[in-house]
Amino acid sequence: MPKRVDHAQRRTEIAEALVRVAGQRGLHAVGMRDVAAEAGVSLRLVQYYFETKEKLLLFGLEHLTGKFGERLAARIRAAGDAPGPRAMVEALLMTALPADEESRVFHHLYTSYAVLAVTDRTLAAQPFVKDPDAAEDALTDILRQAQAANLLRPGVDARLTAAGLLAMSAGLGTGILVGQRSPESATAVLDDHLDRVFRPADAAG
Amino acid sequence: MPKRVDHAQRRTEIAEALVRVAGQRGLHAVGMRDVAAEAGVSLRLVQYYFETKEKLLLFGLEHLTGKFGERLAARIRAAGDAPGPRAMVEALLMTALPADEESRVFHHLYTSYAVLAVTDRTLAAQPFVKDPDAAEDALTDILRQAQAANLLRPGVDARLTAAGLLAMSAGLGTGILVGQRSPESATAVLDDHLDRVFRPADAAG
DNA sequence: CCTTTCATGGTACAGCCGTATCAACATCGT
DNA sequence: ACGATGTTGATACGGCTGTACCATGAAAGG
Repeated sequence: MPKRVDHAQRRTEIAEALVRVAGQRGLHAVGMRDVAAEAGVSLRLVQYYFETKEKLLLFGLEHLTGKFGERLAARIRAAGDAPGPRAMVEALLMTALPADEESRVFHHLYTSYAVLAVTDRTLAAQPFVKDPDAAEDALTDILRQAQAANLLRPGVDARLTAAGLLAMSAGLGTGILVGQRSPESATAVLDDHLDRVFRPADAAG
Repeated sequence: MPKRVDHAQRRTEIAEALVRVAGQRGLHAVGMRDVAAEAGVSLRLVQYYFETKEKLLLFGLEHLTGKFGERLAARIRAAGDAPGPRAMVEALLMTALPADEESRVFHHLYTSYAVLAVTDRTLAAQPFVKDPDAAEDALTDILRQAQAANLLRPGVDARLTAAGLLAMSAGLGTGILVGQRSPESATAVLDDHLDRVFRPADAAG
């Protein structure tokens, strides 16, 4: 057998080039040639590893969500040391906000993909439903635990609240993305909302 | 002077053709020829009324937001007869959800434009900031009035709550758009949230 | 060594895009 | 009626797109 190359890594490199150039010029403006140039390879090579553009875009989305999932998990793990569940919820929601550049690119491209998924059934089959549902389940669990520890205000529905928090976080993220609001103000909005979900600190226990 | 035609109306007709075809195939897939065919006119005519595609897209966005604003105002006016401010808030937020086809198209295209605005500075100067800010102001006013009438729970910050509600509504709208959740579940989430903003009905007054 | 197979590069091709050009038609002031 | 002018139509052009084709280099097995 001839020169063996790690296909998975090559594909990852190309996918990251796609994410980079798409983050700068927008997903709609990205062509195969742009990706090849950004990755420092020939157009033919991009075709070799991803036979078609559609497959490249699909893999790019997987790569994007994968990296975001890792990032999220790391943040939650880091917040696991913190005392209360509120810190964990805050860590989860803040990570979802496009505060730094990497997160901005994620939001930008994920929204781009979501828009395409409205009219493209191949994309519609992608994790636009599964991943958020998983996040909602996880957040619901955290809230239920907090509820069991009597940390929440009375009458709070864990699942509805989880869904609302994630939706709010997504909406705030879009607001940040288009320059409507700052990450700080988005954080303030989320915190204010959490104040009405969690009991006041001095009234806990 | 020759055959007099209402330019504004012609432009509106063409813009509606744009919205129609973009709603079906996605904004990225819309070309001048598609718009012309959908409007039942020649390509040259589209060029005549909108010299360039960029201007057509810009006018299409204005038309879209304009019609949505009218729709929103009509709903609020209709809810003005209802007793409390909560009904008004609900009407406002429910209208913002993509429940029917027209609203779905609005959300789909507005999000498409927002994504483009991230990388296009001409679009970035469009009402992606002004209109939502106006909505936030209006909702803040309503909440303040409700607060003055002692209809809200204690400790509610009107502005932060308004921003949160709009962000949540936007996020839920995206969820509906991509098929993640139904309009009914989105309504349930919003209602649950409003339950924690407004006082319980039997405790009011 | 030499062949087979993987890996890479250069280039050509059809198709679509937005835009520009050229031509015809209809209408209103004179 | 006539010509100026607003309005419409058909077509051509350059550029870019994704994809396909052909050729070459490089490494492992016989």
